[in-house]
Formats: sequence, C-alpha cells, structure tokens
Amino acid sequence: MLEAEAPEALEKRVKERREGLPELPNAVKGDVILRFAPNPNGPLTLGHSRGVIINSQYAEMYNGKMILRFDDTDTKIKRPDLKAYDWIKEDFTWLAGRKPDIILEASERMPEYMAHAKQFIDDDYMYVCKCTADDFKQLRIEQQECPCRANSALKNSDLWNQMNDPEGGFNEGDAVVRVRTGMNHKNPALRDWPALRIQRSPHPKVGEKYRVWPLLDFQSAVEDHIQEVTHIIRGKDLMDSTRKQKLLYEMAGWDYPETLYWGRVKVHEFGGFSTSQMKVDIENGDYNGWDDPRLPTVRALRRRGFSAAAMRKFWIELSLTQKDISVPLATLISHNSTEIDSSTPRLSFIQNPVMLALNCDEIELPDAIDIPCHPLQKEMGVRSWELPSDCGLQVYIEKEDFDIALASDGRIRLKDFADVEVSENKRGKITSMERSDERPIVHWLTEAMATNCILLRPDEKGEQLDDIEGLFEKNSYPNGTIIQLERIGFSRLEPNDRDPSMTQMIWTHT
RNA sequence: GCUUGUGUGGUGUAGUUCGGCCCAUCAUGACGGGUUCUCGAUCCGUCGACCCGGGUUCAAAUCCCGGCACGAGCACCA
Repeated sequence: MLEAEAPEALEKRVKERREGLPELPNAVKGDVILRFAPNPNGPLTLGHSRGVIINSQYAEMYNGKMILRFDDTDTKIKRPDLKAYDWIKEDFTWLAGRKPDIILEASERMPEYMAHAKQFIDDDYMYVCKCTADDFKQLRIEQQECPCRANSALKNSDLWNQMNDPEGGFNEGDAVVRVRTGMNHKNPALRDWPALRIQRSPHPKVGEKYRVWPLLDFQSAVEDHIQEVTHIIRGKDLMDSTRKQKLLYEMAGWDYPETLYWGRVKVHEFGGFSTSQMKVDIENGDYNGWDDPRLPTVRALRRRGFSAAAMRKFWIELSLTQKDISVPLATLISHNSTEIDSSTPRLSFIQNPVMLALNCDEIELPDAIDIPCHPLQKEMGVRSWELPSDCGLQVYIEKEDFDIALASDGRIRLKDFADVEVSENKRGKITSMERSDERPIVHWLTEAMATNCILLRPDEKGEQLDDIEGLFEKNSYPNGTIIQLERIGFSRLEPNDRDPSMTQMIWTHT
C-alpha cells in the first residue's frame, strides 16, 4: 500500500538514523529468553556490565525473560568465590534496574549435565578418550583419529562409569569425554572437542560430590537448550564455541539459539578487565578491595557516583558491533554528568582554606542568607547560612582564590552573597551585597558552616589515591548522596571508616 | 600453519542486507563565542572519516576481484 503510493517515503524511513539497539533476528515479542552467564570468581567489572545491560535491555524490548547463570564448573583454574554469587546478584540488579527472572548455578544443575552426558555416550555422540592433552593436540593437527575413537558405545559407557567412580582408577587428566565431530573438520578448533573432564579439587558449593565436570561448551550448550534460550549474545572470541555447540545440537536434533556477537572493549584509563588479575592485585595490597575507586569494577564505579542509567546509555550507544573498540572514560563521564547534574545538590568545599576576618560596619547584614541548592531546580530549596549579629564575620576561601583576590586589588565576590575587599593581612570588609562589578566570583564558607572533611580522589593516572583535606559545608544529606562541589566537580558522600568524626566523600568527576 | 572475524573523523556510532535524496548521521572530543553570581549546566559556531588498488555502473561507503592492517580460536579456563 505505502509502497505503491509513496515508495520514496518507505525508503526514507529505512535511511533514518537508528535509535537504540538493533532489532534481534527472529525475535517474537513475549517469547525471547536471554541469559548472562558470568564466572563467579569476583564481582562484576565494567566489561561484564555490557552483558548485563545489553541482554536485559533486549529482554525489556521484547518482553522477554532474563536468566542469570553462574558458570561455576571449574574448580581449579577459575575457582568460584562463594561471596561472588551475591556480589554479582547485587551488581546485576543495580545495573539492570531489576532482578533476573531466573537464577541458575551450574554446580547445582550437575545432575542434568551428567544425565545428558550419559545419554550422548549411549547414543555414541560422545566417547571417552584416554589420550593425554599433548598427544591429542598432535592428532588434531595431523587430523588423525585416536585409538579411543574406535571404542563402542557400550565400552564407552563402562569407561564413563569408571571415570565417575573414585575407585575406577582414573585420575585428573587420565580421561576426557569428547564429542564425535570428526577429526578431518577443516576448522581445527572443532575436531572432537572435549566436553567433560575429571577434576579432583573440591567445589566450594558442592564439595567432592562429582569427579567429572562439564566444560563450558558442553554445560552451556545443554543448559541453553533446557532453558529454551532463544538468543545468545556473546563475545566474538566465542564464535568457535557456537560452531562446536551447533555440531552437538545437530546430533541431538535440537535447534540452536540465534547468536549475536560483540568485540573486545577496552577503556583507555583502565585497559582490560581481568577479574583474576584484580584479585591478585588486591591480595598483594595494591588496591584496598573490590570497590577501590581505581578499579574498573561495577561496585567501584557505583561508589564513585556513576549512575546505572549512565552506564546503560553508554553501552546502548556503543551498540552491538563486532569491532574491537577502545573508548575513553570521558564518554561514560559525559553520560553521567547529563544524568546527575539536574538532581545533585550544590555544596561548598574549601581546599587549602584561608580564613578572612571581614568587617561589615558599612553594610547591614541579614540574620541569614539563603543560597539555592541548585541554580536551576528551584524546588530543591535553599541552604540557609546564619550570619553573626556582631558585625565580625569570619569566612573561608581557598588559598588559590585568595591569591586571585590579591591580584585584583583585593576585590572578590563571595558567590551568592557579597562583594568584599581584602588585603594581604587576611582582613577585609564587605562593601556591597549587590554585585557591583565584574570582579571574580569564588565559593566560600562561613566559619559556622564549616566542618572538616576528606575528599578521596584518585590521581590523574589512577595510580595513587589522594586524601584531600578541606572544609566542607555542613549538611544533612545521607551517605550515598551524590553532590556537586561548587567550582570543583561531582562527588559522593560516604562513611569514613578511619575517623567517624570526620565526613568523607569520594571524587566522581568534573 | 589452519580456522575465523573486523576495518567510516581523535574516540565511538548511523548508513552497507535490496547501489542513487550520503560532497556521509549522531554523540563525544578539541577549539572559538553567547548566556549564567560554579571552573557545572545551557546555547551557537568551527575542526575532522568511508583501509588501499582495480573493476562493474549513468551512479559505489554500499556490489565484484585482489591486496593490506589489526584481532580472536585451535586449553582436560570461562
């Protein structure tokens, strides 16, 4: 209809700039099932947040379901951290703005995987291989079948039982279960890939209940089928995983989910996001913990005052491409500023304070002054600063601003208050409440409103964590509030563990 | 080596399926200016890209061929 009447209109619509995420292929509203499957060996990193956000965003777009699955089937190399299960649930919920629809732990789903493994062995889709890893590697390169491959399903069934039997004589590395894909497959990565292996180190959740554990490609393949996952979004480094799993799905007569990929992401300021490396660095004492503001973990970013909404916008804007990208943190910061600027109350923080004694004989001061909490959002109210009645007013300004004042004949304006004139001896007088000229404007604090405070701020390289002491405006905002320090930048209030009598905040960005 | 993916301004991204309204979108960045009692916010302007070489075509970022560059997999990790 439209095509017949106005073909150019149809075409133009296609050319319009796409907003948000691209459509999911073969997605039926209401039927989409997605999953995010991290290894619980630490809390989520900024890199993981892409998976949480993109998947949950699609779930929302298509009214679908979102599964959070803990892929904890390795007890040795990437040993699960018991605390990480809860950390990840927290991080997920904060990022996505909602809880996952389904939570699974692979270690808890072992009976399913074992049953499928047994069935596949009986069906002769998989066989037990007793070659060493090195020997098999050689066979794979030469496209030669190993002797174990000739064993019957019956024999393999016995070997399988033997693998699972503590008295069976098989130790770690002695035998694996392989998928019979073919040793002449042109892609070497797909040739009779390993599906399960023996692990003797106890699992932190289920102990020594199992000897044989599935590898990712097998566990994930089976679980995605059981959960009827419709779309898998994964890193393009897992493209061969898709190909391996598709071969298994074909044998089993299952339908493989639609698969989409993204490329590697780096953030200039952080580099990569290796959970294991961070773990080592924290244990070495290089960082204070997973929420150390120099670390690219979700909890560190949250602590620093980044909002989940900003992170969502950030990832949606980067979209879903297979390009390996390296983004400056400035992009995230920009999203965060626009996200929080209109809701963050303004407060005064004076570093390197200089106290000025002001004489106000010439002027009649009110009992108190009201300063807006936000220059634009009037409904946020005012902060009321009482002024002394005895005409002796003591205020703090930054040393740097004091120098600016001296450089402009001692004339400076205390923002939202009055023009003053000061001299080198740190004394001065208030000359006018009204703004009388273009003299520099500085932020300030009355003595009564000032309280000691520490601003925790990573240095520019993100190596050191500096304690900046200063005077902070008294306020009643609770910990966790993100504020904006006049003329400095955003920061977030947090408890001070070292000295509860002192308030503390952590630097966000300008 | 085999397999597999990606190449649009400084950084990301749209457009590539079905060639033309693309002398290429939007954002970020840098620079300049307006506004503002914050160095914030806001507004305006400027800068800057289709990896290279051929080919097809009236017409190519888009199709074909050939290069080049960078990445990933080939783990009894995820």
